[in-house]
Amino acid sequence: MTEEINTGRTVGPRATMKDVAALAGVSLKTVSRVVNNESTVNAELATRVRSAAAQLHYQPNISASALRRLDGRSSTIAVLLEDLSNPFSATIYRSVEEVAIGRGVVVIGGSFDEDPERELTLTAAMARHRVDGFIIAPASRDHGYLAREQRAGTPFVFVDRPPVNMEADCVLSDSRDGVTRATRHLLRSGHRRIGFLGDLTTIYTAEERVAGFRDAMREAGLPIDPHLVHLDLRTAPAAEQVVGRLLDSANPPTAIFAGQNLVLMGALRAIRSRHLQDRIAVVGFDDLIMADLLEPAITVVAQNPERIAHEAATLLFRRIDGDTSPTRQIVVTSELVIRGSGEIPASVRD
Amino acid sequence: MTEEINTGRTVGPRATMKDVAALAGVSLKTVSRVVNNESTVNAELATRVRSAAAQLHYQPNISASALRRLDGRSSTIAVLLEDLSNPFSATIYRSVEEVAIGRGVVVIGGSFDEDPERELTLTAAMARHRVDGFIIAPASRDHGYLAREQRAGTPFVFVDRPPVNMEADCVLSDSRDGVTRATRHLLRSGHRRIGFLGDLTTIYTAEERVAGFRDAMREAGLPIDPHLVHLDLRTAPAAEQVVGRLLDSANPPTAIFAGQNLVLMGALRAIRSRHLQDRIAVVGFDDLIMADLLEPAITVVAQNPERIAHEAATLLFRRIDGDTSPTRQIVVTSELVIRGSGEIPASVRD
DNA sequence: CTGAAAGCGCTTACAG
DNA sequence: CTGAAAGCGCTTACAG
Repeated sequence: MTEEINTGRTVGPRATMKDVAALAGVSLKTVSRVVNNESTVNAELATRVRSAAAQLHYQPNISASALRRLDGRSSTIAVLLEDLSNPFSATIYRSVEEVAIGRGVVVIGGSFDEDPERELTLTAAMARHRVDGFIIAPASRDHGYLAREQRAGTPFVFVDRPPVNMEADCVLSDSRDGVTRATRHLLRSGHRRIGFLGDLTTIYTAEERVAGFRDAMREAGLPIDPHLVHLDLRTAPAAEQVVGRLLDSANPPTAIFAGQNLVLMGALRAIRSRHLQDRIAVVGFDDLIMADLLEPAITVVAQNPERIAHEAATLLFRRIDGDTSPTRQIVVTSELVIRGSGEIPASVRD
Repeated sequence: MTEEINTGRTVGPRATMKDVAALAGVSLKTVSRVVNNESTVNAELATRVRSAAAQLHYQPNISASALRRLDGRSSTIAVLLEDLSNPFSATIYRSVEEVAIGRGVVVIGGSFDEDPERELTLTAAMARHRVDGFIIAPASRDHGYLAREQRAGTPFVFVDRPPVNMEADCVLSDSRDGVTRATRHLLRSGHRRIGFLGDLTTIYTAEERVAGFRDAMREAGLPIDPHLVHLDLRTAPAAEQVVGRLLDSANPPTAIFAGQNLVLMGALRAIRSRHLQDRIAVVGFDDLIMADLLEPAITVVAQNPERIAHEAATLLFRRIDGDTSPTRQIVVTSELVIRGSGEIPASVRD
């Protein structure tokens, strides 16, 4: 717009409502009315105000208005997830952003990294910022401490993990059922020795996933060899080592269920390095880019983070708008995406 | 903490400094001093204030304090990138979060989706929220309109793309040079017909990448067959179609450089479906998870988003702290990660 | 060291 | 329809 070169060092004033009022020759209150599209301001006055505002590049101060406003809305929500750099969290954040932007609301993000201390730090920071609501995938297993913030009028929607010691809306994946279905799928191909690799047992969804596995085995009347179940795996190298040992053992599994992305990567590396990729069936939890380009392509239980986020955001804004109906729990179904790795029959190895 | 079940519907009051003062039996100002660790408040008074604050679960209202504060700091920064659900943007966001959290600053994110209109909308929203600074990967190609906000005292750090018609700090990857090095690498393996696939030419980095390709070809004294250069590709299907045509043509390329992740995926699909994965060399731009698990594993030019983010955040907070030194441009080097797909020699096909 | 008054940028509650 | 005064929760600027 302007042709002049700006060094960024001249600190200019920021126009306030008062400045706009002075330039338009009206009262502060009239400017406020125009800015907020309130009542019917005289058309000519409104035009004068609008052109003064434009001329001064006036931007209302949202937090100043929130301060006095009865509803106290900051036009800000918090989206606090496990790790905004992982695809699942990032997709949820982005999908919430889409809903929020449509309402002129801005999204503050945060990552807990499975650390309950960090959860306390971040939720407190958000409270100091007076966010209008929370979408949260908690790291802690007791959320009673959030009830106070909730009682102060800030709604919470839990995603991926349900609230404990607190009543709040919640949007979950059917992880347990998803894993049960995937395990049945492996069983149908004749697998009896299935290795299960799970994430930290402190994580709700990790527990659900192993429970889903156990459900399917029990349902089939099959015993679970405890040597084949490995939990508390977080990293690819850890999983690679565990799977390596399993494959090298006297009685190896014929299939592997990897309860998480990084663990899946480790498992695949162990399998590849032993050239067993066409002999050991593999199913992963959570879809990943390029899964279809591997050989064999990877069969996964895919969650639907866009859908989870959309439901959560919709619920949250409904609460922000004053909905006081009983809390709801929404379950978003996951899908078994068949690509090849999960369809390798047990007999190939036997 | 509390054993009572909270229905989330009782709206309780939120304690203010005034409440804390009343409970502690001191003045508002004394509470303010204690909360802000100002001067030396009498130890006994300070203790009384702190316990009153704890008892009331007092959380200071950050925006109210910012309103009156001379520096007007909202303890909020904006991180506006291409798309927070893609790994590059998500990693930058997350790494900025790490620096910000250490300063008690909270991060508002936003995605432009290469839409200049959306850039205007989001930057204006951030201005209304009076963020303390911006980290921005702009979609537009003229940033003069931001100079006003900058002049009002809000620092900007550009990432991935340099400011135009505005002077501001900037952290870039050496995309052009990175692609030149990758192209030389292909040339060394005897490739002469290299297909280049680029993203939208409106994107600065897309331009840089094709320029880097041309640099290397020129340097080698080789002509560029215009049939082998395809720009404005954004999606995997589009790239798959283009690469399919190239491969099926009378004089196909012996190598492909894919200027972006999705385009790489499309290229790989076209190559796979023709069983040419061991005959056509492929190099991608931007690393991706699982790249090492493909066969052959994918050679890429890897950027360093963590480093970019860390430099940007450090610069930004320095500006927020009042640094008025000349603007800086930092270039973060990218790395050619050799994994196999880029080392297939031209002779295999010939 | 402590506190009463004024004011940040806005909206509310009330007059005219 | 328009505006002057008060007040949101806090910090500043100033007294004591």
